[in-house]
Amino acid sequence: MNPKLRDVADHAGVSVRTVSNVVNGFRYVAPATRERVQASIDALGYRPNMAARTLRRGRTGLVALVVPEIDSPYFAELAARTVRIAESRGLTVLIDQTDGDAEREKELLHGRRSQLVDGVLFSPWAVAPAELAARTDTVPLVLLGEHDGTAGVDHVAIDNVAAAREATGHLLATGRRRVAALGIQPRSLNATARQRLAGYREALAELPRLEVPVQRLHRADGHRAMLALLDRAEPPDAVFCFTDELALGALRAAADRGVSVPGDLALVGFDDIEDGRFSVPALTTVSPDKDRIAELALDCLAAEPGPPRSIVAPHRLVVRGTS
Amino acid sequence: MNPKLRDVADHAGVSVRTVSNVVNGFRYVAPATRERVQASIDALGYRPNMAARTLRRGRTGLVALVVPEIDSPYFAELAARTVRIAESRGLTVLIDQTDGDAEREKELLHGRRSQLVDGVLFSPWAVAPAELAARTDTVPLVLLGEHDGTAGVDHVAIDNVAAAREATGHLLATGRRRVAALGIQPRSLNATARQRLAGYREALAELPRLEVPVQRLHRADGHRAMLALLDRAEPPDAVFCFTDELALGALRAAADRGVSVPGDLALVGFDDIEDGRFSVPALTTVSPDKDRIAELALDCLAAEPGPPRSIVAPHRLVVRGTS
DNA sequence: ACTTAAGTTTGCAACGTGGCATGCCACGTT
DNA sequence: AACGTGGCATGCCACGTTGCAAACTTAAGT
Repeated sequence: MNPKLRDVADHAGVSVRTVSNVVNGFRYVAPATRERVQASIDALGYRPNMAARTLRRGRTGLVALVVPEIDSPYFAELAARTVRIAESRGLTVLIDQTDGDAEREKELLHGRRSQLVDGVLFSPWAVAPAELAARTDTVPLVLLGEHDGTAGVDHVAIDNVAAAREATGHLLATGRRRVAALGIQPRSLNATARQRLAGYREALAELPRLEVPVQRLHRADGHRAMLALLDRAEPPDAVFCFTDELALGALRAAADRGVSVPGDLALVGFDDIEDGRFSVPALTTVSPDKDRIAELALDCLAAEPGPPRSIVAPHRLVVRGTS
Repeated sequence: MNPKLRDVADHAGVSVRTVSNVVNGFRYVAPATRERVQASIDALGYRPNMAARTLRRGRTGLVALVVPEIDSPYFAELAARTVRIAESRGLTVLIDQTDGDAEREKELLHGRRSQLVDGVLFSPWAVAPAELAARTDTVPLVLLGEHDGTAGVDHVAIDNVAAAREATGHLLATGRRRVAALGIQPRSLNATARQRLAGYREALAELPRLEVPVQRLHRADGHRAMLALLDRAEPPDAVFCFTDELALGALRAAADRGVSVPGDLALVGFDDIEDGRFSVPALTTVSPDKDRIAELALDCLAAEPGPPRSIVAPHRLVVRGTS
């Protein structure tokens, strides 16, 4: 059995309460006492029991990060940053994967983790706004990424409409005229995809649109969709992809068909994942400030409850070799 | 305040103990009582308090996954699988990042999480074998990846020597003769890198070796090292990279220098990460069975304590476009 | 010398749950 | 009628910690 406060107290010849005071850095402990107690702690290898501490304090020090897939590079990079920043604030991150499944998202929204974590960072995919609004669980929640704004919930996101407009505008500025948008989510309530589509449309103005749906946002989807696009009678001369993964799949499709990038086809991605910096050619992309997103989201969790906040994180367009 | 057993008990007109029996599916509860209690649970939205339950039961249902970097694709993919499998077993995964820092690894080995988790899945990077052996913490530990075997600890890994031998052998079988190994860790105690080097040497037998050290195993390191290799008077005609990330960086370097892959240069990676399937050309690689690794590791945690187990997970060589 | 304040240590109680032992009841068996 | 059995419900207690308030000690101010 692990040593407990009682054991340390006996060993040091003080009360349990005093040991607790030492452990918690309470101000009024005589230096000599503190030293003696600390020696006993070290000697016995005492470690506070988290369960008892949590039960008593009412806080766990845990934060749940809910994402569709932790192995999707964007989420992996976001998770890495979240874990680091959380640690610097004394928090520990626990990962939940939804696989984009609405049921699972619902479960997590409605308190699957409620007694286990102090807060939830939620990256929604398929969940309906009504579910968000109907939430009864009281654990602080911050949405990552865009949502439709109808549910009164804190959220942190970049300006997806502006970013998509810039990305598309950049393609137009390089002289492209048949610019496709790749990444539409046909049956999904996914708000992020809708916002990026809106930005694309704004930038195109009167130019003809070409909006390509995909099932998911992986490389394989981008690959498949791009092959189909290149097989058309009049293929696009540029594609704005809603994620870097789609863009990398598309890039691969161009190579398969012998289409030169950026000569015959320009590509812009979204997310600025590490792979895009080393693809051939390197991927032009919208880079969301992931560190800032993680920071702002954790700030938001820590903040006093109040009216729902809507926080905009910075982003920038990074022009590389595919455009 | 969240409702507790007491509140449900009052609402249903039974004792606290009976509610507890219902929650835990105890056998001897009259169907009518069970139904009534369940109704109260639903009505009040009762959720068991994890802290209290943990304190009483002595188990948390949490498992720590300790990796150098969660945003390194191999670890992200491993984490995704671990989280899924853990969930199917009623466990929740909590992520710790060490950034390959020996101090941090040491901390985690010596009980930083001891009172918080039921077990630790540890992917060591820089920690000394002596630290493993000197561990006093009693939380079950399973090492992921190779170690030197001197510390009596459970571990799950593929046969890195054999895998490296196969990879190098494959390059030789395609007629390459100047085969470099990329990924040596100069000052590190990293056992995995040493095993892969051993396999490389075995395969080469009497052929001349070319062993290239790198600081870390990222794309940028592979890129830099490959550029240097290509600048040599007599560059290699094949490179066995210790990770796919290194290989992808090398691939990019080849493109930068106008070297044809696989014509002038063959590449083999290690890990079978998603990006490698969509690079141009697609990456030949050693594919460890990540699902199996995660399963075996969790099995190992759940198993009765006993003599240290050394479990070998399957792998296979996947030949694609770079060789 | 007397009061006040600041520093230091302590005991008690409670956080919400589940293990244990026990009690109660109805029913069937000896 | 006494007994045993199995189904069901309950009260008490402990898990290890910290908040609270009180007690005691020493130093400083009047």
